[in-house]
Amino acid sequence: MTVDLAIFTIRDDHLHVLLIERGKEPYIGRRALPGGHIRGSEALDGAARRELREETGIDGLHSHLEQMRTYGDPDRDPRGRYVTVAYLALVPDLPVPVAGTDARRAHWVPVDKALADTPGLAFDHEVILRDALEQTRSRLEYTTVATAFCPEPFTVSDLRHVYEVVWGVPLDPSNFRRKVTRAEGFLEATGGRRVSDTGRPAALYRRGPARTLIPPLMRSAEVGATGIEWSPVAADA
Amino acid sequence: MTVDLAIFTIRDDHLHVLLIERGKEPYIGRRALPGGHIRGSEALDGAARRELREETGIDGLHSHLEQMRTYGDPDRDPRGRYVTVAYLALVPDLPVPVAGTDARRAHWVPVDKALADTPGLAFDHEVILRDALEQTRSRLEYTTVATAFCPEPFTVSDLRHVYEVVWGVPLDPSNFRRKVTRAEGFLEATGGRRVSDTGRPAALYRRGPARTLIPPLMRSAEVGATGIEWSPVAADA
DNA sequence: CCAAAAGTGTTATCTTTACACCCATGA
DNA sequence: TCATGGGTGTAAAGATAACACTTTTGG
Repeated sequence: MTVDLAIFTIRDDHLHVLLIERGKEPYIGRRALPGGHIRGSEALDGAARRELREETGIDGLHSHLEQMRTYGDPDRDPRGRYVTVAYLALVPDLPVPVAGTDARRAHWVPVDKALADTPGLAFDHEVILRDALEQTRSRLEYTTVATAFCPEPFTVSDLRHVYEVVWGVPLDPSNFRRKVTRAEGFLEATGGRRVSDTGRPAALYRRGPARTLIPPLMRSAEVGATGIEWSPVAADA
Repeated sequence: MTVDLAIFTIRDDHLHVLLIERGKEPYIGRRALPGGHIRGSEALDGAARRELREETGIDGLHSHLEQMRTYGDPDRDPRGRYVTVAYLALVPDLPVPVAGTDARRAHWVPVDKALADTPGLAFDHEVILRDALEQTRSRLEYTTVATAFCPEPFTVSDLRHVYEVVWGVPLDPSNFRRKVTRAEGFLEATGGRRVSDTGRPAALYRRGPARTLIPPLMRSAEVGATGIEWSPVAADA
């Protein structure tokens, strides 16, 4: 039994995922999601939190970590029967060295590139990554987790930028602002302002206590949206 | 590694869950969710489907089966380290003998009762059941799975009854009808009608191809709604 | 002053809600 | 005929989307 993590961040206007390069067989040299074995007396969440810390140096605070789905096809690992519990993590783009405690080389890779490059990811990690991506897009609609991408304090524009990058669509600044500032418990004004090279200084906020976003912020039926986050078990297979 | 199933159906205006009575230690005599070990070369979904068939005689067709969440606290089973992948199943209230192939006695128990009775359920099954209940309520908002509770063909009132029972709120018949009939791919008219003792005969429908429900059908901020389906990992624990 | 981003206001359009009202059947 | 649930219509209220407009900074 293992845990695997899809750790997302936003850098340079693109969603990135943290991938390691495998140093041994199987799939030597291929990219893979970071992960590892669950220790004897460790809870699943604990193992995921440990891996997150090892790979990024980020603790649970100021990041979002959530169990996503478990993958256990008998042939998903050529070494034998491995079941993995996949976790989704959203972290701010910190200037933290990504090397971690572990010798493996970890890289931030644009998600589009990770899914398009050949050879693909090791094991069934491409499937896991696709599921994690869709879950992230969906979470932004109904929850306040987008703030996990923003180092505090952040501006409404910072937050809008997160939505635009993850969903891949431009959003109207005025209407976005109204939505998020009116949603109870989403944002808390710090009173501070951030000046930038150009334009009026923006008010600064920190995360509010709300976890669910009411009303939800829907990505309007964009082209190519699968709309399927959950997967029912096929009747026949 | 095991799978456990929260199998829901609707009987007598109440949501019921299928529970077995444990015949051996630990938790002998206590009620538990049906489940069992995953066999050597079996996929997780396959094991869940097999358990569903063994317990209810229902195959994948005409029911909904979906992976929910994995539970793996080191102390969740006094016998040692057991990790269980919990599945959610929604089935119509069939007159099928529930005994199944297995000697264990299975009963349909009202969910409220299952959560309130003392002693409670074995293991961490109460937590699993609560999560499954919330997931079911949430699924009805955004997906078309409510139809899995209805034997085909069914009427709009049958479907509305599902929503009212699962959410525990009355819904306006006119507005409900408009919503579900206008949602693309939710219902397909069979052309038939069902006469009842009283009232005008109702048009009959079967499930349409859509899996997601656009626009969603929201339970309007009902009292006591947790609003939390997903659970982020606590930062400290 | 100008450019640029922050933030507010306004209006047309669509959606939701509540409820009046008609329809079709059995008794 | 009445009672009962099925089904349609409608108007008030609310939410959304598009965009004009004002504000505040740096250059």
